Amino acid sequence: MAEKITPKEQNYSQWYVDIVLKAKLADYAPVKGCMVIRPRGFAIWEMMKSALDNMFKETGHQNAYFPLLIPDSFLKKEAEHVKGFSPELAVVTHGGGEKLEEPLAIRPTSETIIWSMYKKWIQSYRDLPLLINQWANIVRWEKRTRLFLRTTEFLWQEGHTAHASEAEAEEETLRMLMVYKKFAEEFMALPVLTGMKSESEKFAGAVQTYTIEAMMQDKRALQTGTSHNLGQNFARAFDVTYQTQDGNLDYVWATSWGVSTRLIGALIMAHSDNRGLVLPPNLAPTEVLIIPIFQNRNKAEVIGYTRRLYEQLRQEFRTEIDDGDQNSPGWKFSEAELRGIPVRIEAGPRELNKNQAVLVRRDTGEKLNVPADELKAKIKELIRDIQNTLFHRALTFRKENTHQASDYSSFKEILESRAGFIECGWCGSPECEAKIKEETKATIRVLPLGRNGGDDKSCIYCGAKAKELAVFAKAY
RNA sequence: CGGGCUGUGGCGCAGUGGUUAGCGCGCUCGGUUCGGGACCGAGAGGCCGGGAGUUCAAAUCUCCCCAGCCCGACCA
Repeated sequence: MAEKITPKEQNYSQWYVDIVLKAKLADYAPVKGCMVIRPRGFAIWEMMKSALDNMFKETGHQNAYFPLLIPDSFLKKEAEHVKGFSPELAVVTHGGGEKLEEPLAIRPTSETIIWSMYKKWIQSYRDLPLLINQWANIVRWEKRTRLFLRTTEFLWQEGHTAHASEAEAEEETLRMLMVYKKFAEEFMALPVLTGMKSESEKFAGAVQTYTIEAMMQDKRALQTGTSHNLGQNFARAFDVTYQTQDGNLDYVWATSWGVSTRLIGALIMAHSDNRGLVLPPNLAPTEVLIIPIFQNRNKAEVIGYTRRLYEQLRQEFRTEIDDGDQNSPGWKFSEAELRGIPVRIEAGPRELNKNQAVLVRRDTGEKLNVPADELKAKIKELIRDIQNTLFHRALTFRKENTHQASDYSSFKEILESRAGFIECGWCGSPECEAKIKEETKATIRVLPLGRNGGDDKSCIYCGAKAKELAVFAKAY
């Protein structure tokens, strides 16, 4: 009724915006390009944050916090870095009513301020590795913004590590890439491709950027996380050297890696439907919602019954009960679906009499009658199954929409008629990559891990022997 | 930065020169309801994005400005 969501078949962007606004995940802020993350959206972020934070700590990282304001000159110290970020900087020029001697940039990423500190903290190989993560907000003055996917200010996590060798840095870069992949697949139920970015797509200041790349329901690609091997670029820019075990002096090797509130956008676009949000149970702030169905004459008994279920279930699941009499059951069902709650329990006089409950799963809409004493076990099973189903549904979708192309005309034909991911050979030249982008809007999303060498393919554009196997797609 | 669209109660909209600006949803109060977004009754809430102009008269016409969204180029 009042909360109609535009069907995604009709207008995918509008569908996405409708879900974000109507499920009350976020709202537009007074400042252009900024959004308010509302409690329901923030709860998802907190779920993500705690899962990731555990994984970071398990891999030996510690949290710290660095300042929001960075001296403008710091950002200019690494040549590629400044080129990449200066167009989107927000800069503070006044403080306390006076013009500042040196403008202060609001961090677009923290490599520079962190490496200025690492210079003080690292002298010896004994100080390494230094493994630090921070949870922070970032400002990037983007021309075009979109709720969660690209906002002027966003929340993220950025890991910044320092190592004694190139090999160790590379190992760390890949370790964190795999942490991201595991998180995407096991928590978000989102299958991702892992691999390298091409030269033109990599992070400003990195030697190598690795990415996890996912397919959304409109078949476009979304970069969901990146892990960078920074080589010695920042150590040189900030003059961070250490004494090696054999007494020599060397620059420190670095990595950085991050994921942001964009993940929430990915989550929405990967699983949701025309009824609203669909959340994987592992990230659902509420896993189970109980909706009592009562009439005036049996209200007390039904509510009593469902409250007993609630007390039982809340010990094991993130459970909520909606027993207000302001809204009809139908309204509550729709609301539960809009919010993406994985398992809904309906219980009225019928269930009360039979000591049962109706379980409804959000992903398929399937309804099950379950005896009260089997409820916990059944929900546990359902939750596992929903998590699984969402993952496999997304995986199947990606597979069905991943195509092979061996010549440029079929490449273009696939993009126009079917869209999705295209696997093909690439000679490695930025010129071919740029031409393809110009002519088709498709970019290299990823050079998949373990597939380097391009097998025995030839470049999709110029026909020369392929150096790489590349996955092309239109991206967000 | 280019193109398009839109600014009118909290939200979505109608109103293309003429008393007192409407409708739906939401909100408040009372009552009846409640197995897929219930219903009845009574209310509250708006200097129509801002400025200037045209006119006897402007939400409505003209000009300027501002803001937002969508689509492109750039980006997590």
